[in-house]
Amino acid sequence: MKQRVEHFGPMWELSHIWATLTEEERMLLSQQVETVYYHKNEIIHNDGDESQYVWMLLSGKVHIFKEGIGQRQQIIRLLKPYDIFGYRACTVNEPYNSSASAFEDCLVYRLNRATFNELIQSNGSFCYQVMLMMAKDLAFSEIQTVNLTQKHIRGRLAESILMLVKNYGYEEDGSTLAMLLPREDLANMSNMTTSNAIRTLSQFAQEGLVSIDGRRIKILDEKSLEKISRLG
Amino acid sequence: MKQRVEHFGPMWELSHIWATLTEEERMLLSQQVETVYYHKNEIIHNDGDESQYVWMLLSGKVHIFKEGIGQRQQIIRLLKPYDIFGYRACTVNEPYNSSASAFEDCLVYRLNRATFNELIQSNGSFCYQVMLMMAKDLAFSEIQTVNLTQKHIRGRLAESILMLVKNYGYEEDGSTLAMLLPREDLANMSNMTTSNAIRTLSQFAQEGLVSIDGRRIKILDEKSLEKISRLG
DNA sequence: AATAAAATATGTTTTTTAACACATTTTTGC
DNA sequence: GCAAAAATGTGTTAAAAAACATATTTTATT
Repeated sequence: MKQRVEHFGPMWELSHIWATLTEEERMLLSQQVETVYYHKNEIIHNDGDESQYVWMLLSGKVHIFKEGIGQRQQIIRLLKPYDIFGYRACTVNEPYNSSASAFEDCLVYRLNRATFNELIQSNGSFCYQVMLMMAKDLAFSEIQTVNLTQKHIRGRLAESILMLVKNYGYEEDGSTLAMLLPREDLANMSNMTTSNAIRTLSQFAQEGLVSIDGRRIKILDEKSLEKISRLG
Repeated sequence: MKQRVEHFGPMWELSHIWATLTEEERMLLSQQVETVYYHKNEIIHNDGDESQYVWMLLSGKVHIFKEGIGQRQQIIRLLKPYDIFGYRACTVNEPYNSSASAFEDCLVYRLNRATFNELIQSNGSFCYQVMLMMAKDLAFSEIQTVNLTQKHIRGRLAESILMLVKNYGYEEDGSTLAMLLPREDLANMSNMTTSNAIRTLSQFAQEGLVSIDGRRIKILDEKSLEKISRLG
């Protein structure tokens, strides 16, 4: 298959985080950034690996997950183009504390840790932007902890579906989720077994909240899903 | 009861975070910091409150928690003197996303949000320190999510006990936990009901892993507790 | 297009955890 | 120090979720 060559502008035009950099710093960035291609299902970094790069996703989808007990994995974050990842470990020069894998074929910009840290430490405004991004991630993580521990299966699944809507939006029809996720991944987002994700999604379909056609999920009653998500 | 008056030095001598401030900024800090006393069980801030202050704990103990479904609460973080809290919400000028309550009578320094943000934005090194602190909290939160969702009851309780040891250490005897926590709080840390915390702790005592005398917990076999925590 | 492999659907059983009940002990507030 | 309130201990029942089993459908590979 012929690979589509897409052109992407410089990093600082793609995410406001980098907009704080000076002309000189942008020069350095341009020199250091590499464009890398990852195939579907390829691991980008592993939990425990020495942190070497900060990535910005250009095209495709990536998910960040942690391996838990007995190869059960928890999906921590879902990424879409122009999201930045791997940056937390780089700021503290620690190993990554989660894994990232390409859910689809992906194109990314990657920047080595040394340059990233140089920018953070030399440019206060850039450091501030990185800190704000981290503050968002931290709030999300704490909310997620409570959601995943206290809501019941139906609430957790509804929550995940709504999160997918928020993150990836709909197809042109305005109701089909623009993300075709295997049930196993839905389970790994929602802290449940695959068979419970399958069963519960089928129930949602029977109740007319969604309609399913393989991995294609059409949201029919968002209000009710929100209610289920809210009430546990 | 007469209240013990303790003397505490300036903030920048008590946590390295503030050590990056210039002489001038320290002056500002001195002018703006207030010393506040909270009684046992007093709420310091509530989830959803407009963020007004950043706090540094001077004496006593504080816990940070989130209210979940049906008044079940999840303890997110336990604080000891010189820990800083409430800072995440202040950096993003958002409401607090968790609550803080004084577990014992507490003395704190508190700094208004405006001054805190002024310092962050004017001093890159200070911003960097705050970012590093946030990176630690984020790593902890993500690990915690997986621990609380995937480990079984015994694993979660063992984990919490070890966390208490790490945070508060032992009494002079070198084995009694220097934190007398009601079973309910142990449950709220470990994502379980109070009766399961009581029951499971009793089991640990029967197995000789700990000995219990009311709220006084003596750790007898840390190695085994670690094993239980690790294996789920 | 055919075949193998993987994913989905659905029913059943087992395990885990919460919920409830109640006696006993400890702590708290006057 | 005393009474009331709260916390602890223990047994029992109910609910939730995982584990297991197996058929069917979909997807991937040749």
